Amino acid sequence: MEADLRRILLDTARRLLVQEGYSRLSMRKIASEAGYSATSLYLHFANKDDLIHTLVEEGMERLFQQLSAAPAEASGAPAQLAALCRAYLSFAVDNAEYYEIMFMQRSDELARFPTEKYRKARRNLELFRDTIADGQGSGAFQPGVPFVQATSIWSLLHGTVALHLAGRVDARIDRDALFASVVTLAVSGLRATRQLEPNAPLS
Amino acid sequence: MEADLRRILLDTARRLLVQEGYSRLSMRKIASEAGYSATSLYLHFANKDDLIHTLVEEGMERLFQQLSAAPAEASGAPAQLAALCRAYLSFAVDNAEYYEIMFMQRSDELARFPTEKYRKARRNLELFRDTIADGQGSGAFQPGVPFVQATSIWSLLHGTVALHLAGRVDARIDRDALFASVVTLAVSGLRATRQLEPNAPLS
Amino acid sequence: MEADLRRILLDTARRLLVQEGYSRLSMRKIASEAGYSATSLYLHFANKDDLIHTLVEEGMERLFQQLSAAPAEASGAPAQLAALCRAYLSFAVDNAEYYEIMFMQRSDELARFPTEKYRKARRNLELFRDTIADGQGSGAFQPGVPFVQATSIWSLLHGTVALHLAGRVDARIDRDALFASVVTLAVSGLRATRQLEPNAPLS
Amino acid sequence: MEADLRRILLDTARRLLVQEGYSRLSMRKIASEAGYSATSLYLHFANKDDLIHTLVEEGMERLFQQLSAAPAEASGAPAQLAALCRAYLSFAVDNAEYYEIMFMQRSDELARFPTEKYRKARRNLELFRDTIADGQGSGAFQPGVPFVQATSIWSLLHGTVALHLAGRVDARIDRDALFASVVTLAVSGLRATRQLEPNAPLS
DNA sequence: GATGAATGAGCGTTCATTCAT
DNA sequence: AATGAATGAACGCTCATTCAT
Repeated sequence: MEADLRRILLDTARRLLVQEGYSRLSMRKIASEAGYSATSLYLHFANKDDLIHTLVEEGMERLFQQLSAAPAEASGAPAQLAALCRAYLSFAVDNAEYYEIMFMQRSDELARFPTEKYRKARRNLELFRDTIADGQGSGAFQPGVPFVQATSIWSLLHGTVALHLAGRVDARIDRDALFASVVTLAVSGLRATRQLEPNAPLS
Repeated sequence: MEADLRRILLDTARRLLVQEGYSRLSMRKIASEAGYSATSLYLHFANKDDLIHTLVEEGMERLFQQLSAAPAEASGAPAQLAALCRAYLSFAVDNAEYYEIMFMQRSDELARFPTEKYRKARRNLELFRDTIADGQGSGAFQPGVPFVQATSIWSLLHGTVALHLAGRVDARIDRDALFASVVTLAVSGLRATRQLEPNAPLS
Repeated sequence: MEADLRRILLDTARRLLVQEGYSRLSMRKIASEAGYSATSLYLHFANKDDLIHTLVEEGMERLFQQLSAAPAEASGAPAQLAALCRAYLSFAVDNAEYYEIMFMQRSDELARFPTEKYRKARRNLELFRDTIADGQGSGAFQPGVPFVQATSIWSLLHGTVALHLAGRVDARIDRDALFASVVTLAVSGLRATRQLEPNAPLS
Repeated sequence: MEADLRRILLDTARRLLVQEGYSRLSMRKIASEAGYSATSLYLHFANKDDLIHTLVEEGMERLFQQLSAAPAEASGAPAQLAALCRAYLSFAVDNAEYYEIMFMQRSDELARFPTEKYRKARRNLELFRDTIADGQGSGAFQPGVPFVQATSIWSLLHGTVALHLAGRVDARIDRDALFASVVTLAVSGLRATRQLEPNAPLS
């Protein structure tokens, strides 16, 4: 039980995050849910922030793993971008609890995240940025500022996840259909295109 | 006087929402900030959820006003869609307090939102859907299921706003530049296109 | 019961201060001892510091009343100083609970006392200073810096009280005998004197 | 090693006492500051009171050393009394941490101090008493009950130290000037004197 | 219509101490 | 000799809400 309690507490916290949301997550609940006294938490975490930061860090690491692995299967920037998007959405759905504390809290609600850990968080966005820059280099994507475009894509993905996790998407919409539509939107939105003017000749 | 206090309390709540965020909004703070006793709140609202719901409803109404007015100035579905997107982003920035409670809380944090109010919320999404359907009819937009695509666009807009309001967008990115990029992404993502094969002649 | 609860709570706090000492004084204890919930305290005091400060201020005021009244009965600086000393000791014995929080806590344990209230605290020391200055003017007291000498006298009185309240004075010593000895020490210590050299002629 | 840890813990406790004050001294802090587990403390001390008592005893011993050495340098009871007073004040300033627990806690905060240790504490007061008795024998001091007078002097010294350590002496007063004034007060307060009637000739 | 009085539940956190190893 | 694991009790404080007036 000993050293594993740290792990148990983190997992309990994750479960509670999914079940009740961040705002109802309390140290006491984590402890009692895990079958321990509230005091025991403080043997493994300096305070609530410490526990939360640990979860955030773990989540960032996992997300990075999933995102890093994604583009390998695809060739060409558009396909790689699509793979990245799908990986992001999958991660969020499979790790809703991590996602909730990683991205769904106001930055001023959480205690300042230590700078070195913050760098890990940024790496994820950089994967998108680099893929977009690649695509621009090869002419597959429209010109633009890759970092800004990456942030736009992130916004799209985050919005999709956020509405989904908050239970705000119309029940008649199939989740996977929405996700597919979103990925398409992302890729076509960036693609180098030639507009089809309905009444104009093509060339 | 009665109706006035109700109004005062709602406005005070909005102000506090902007200043302190939802998690720090409390009934007693609203009351004391408004210069009334905590008890007085309960003369005008059954409970906290009731007050919040009222604000949500107001917000939905306002958003609907802004969105409805937007496409009028533009002609053609793509321009109208762009106008809708800009209106949505403007609303969110100008009414951060409404936005926060309208869309940024887990649906299970608040008591069930009354069904008839919920319908109002849906109208907003329908404005997007109808514009997209229009564009598909005129051939300006790719084929697809308009309601799903509208939800994708909403996700994009919501994600943009959510990351912005949560203070998670990289400080080096200018807000308006990001918003412009996002609107572009939305419109180009839906446009009927012909791909530019890098190595193929254009015509 | 209503408005008086504030008074009740202050009195309960004073009783607990005498019984258990400052270090064991808690908001919860005060409340439950008074027969109220802990929450009720906060209807009357912003926080613990506020309650403590209120007691300190009351004590300073009372002490000032007693000290101000004292010299009236006596004529001549030495007799007036003696009267001041006796009044100080009486106050401390009769108001041990006030004394404990007024003077027996490290200044950094208590929250910073508001400046305007602090002035009240200083007035008490000034009564001693002025009497000493008087005595020097009339030649009854040795020359010296009155404010420093007043602080010395205060030290003497405070030390007497502190050892007494802490229960550290030898049980065989009668309290009033000690007090008398202390007052004598204070007055003779300041008196303009001529030393009696045992083996030397007087003039 | 064993005896060493005991020593280390005592010294760590003293350091923390100086840094943070008695009320913030905790067993776990002592242990972790010393680099040991909290449990280890209980191998060397039965409980917190035991540790504190040990420090008190050490302090009493040290004070006795300093006081015993003091009068040797001086001749005549008044000079010896002055030397004792100066030694007391020096000890308190140089060993604030000892002083705080030796004399500045309510006797009922700590568990009953073992009787045999208590005797040591009394020896210190007896040094004052004996010097005063000497002075009375030689005619240098006023008649009086030496033990009571010694307690008065102790009160004066303790009060001076207590106000100083608690940070309650006016910042404009120089510490050494106050100490000098206090020593003067002690000695002149006991000296056999002849009053100087303001309007009477000196001889 | 408005209030003062009051509360139970809960929060994050610290404490001295015990027990098995 | 030393430790890691664990805890019950307590702390100051905030919250939404109720009730009698």
